[in-house]
Amino acid sequence: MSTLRIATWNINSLRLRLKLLPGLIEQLRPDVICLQETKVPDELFPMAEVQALGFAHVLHWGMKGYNGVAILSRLPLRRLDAPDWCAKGDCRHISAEIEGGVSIHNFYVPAGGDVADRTVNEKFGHKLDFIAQARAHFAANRPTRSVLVGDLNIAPLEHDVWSHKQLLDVVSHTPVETEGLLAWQAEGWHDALRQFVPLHEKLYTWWSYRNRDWRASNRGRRLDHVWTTPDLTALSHEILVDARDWEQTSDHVPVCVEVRG
DNA sequence: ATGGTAGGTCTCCTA
Repeated sequence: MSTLRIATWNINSLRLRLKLLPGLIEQLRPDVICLQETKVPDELFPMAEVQALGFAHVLHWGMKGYNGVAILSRLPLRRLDAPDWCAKGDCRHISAEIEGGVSIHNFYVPAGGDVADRTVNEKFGHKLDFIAQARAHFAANRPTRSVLVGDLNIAPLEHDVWSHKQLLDVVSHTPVETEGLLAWQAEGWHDALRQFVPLHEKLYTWWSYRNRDWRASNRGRRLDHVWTTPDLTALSHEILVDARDWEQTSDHVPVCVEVRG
């Protein structure tokens, strides 16, 4: 029985924010870091720089301009097969088994565009199809000894957003999305962060760039998640809110959970 | 009610 500290961060360009990773590592002391929106093609991945931070074992799947996911680990990794969600070849999911037998799924779910209506916004349809396929996948492949993390781009619970009422028709908090996400979660997963933070307490991991003073307005949403299977025990959690004030930072903040594997 | 910012990149797309 050992413990594993797993961090997740939508870094919104790995190359631009490489210099912020030492701060994350110092504060969260992760064994594994899952990144989303790396925005770097595989052939340009900054492998030497990442390994110099103490993470010798790295898996990445990136493309030009958009998306991109990576897993950085102090422990050896074995890459696991992942479906081609919606047959788009998008770099939105990467999966690995960590030495010791815990599996990691790192997801970047489509944001879904601005209009919450799939008949006029195909990006919203893509998002709904993606979460439906993810649900079906885990229903058919029930996870064990696994942790699912990432930017799921949905804030499922009332206090995962600054105003439940005002966001009910805003993409990320519409009923069709939140119900879809909770149905996916119900296929074998527990919401690790909400095991630590009561349902009536506000909990955010993202604040828009479009606020002059994100902390004063505090119009946040919980878009980033850590789920665990019931055969693992989540021991603690940390939301690195201060990272939102780092120089030239992401609009998401890092989240870390320690599990007993 | 509106617009606000950021990153990557053949100038607008995505978030």
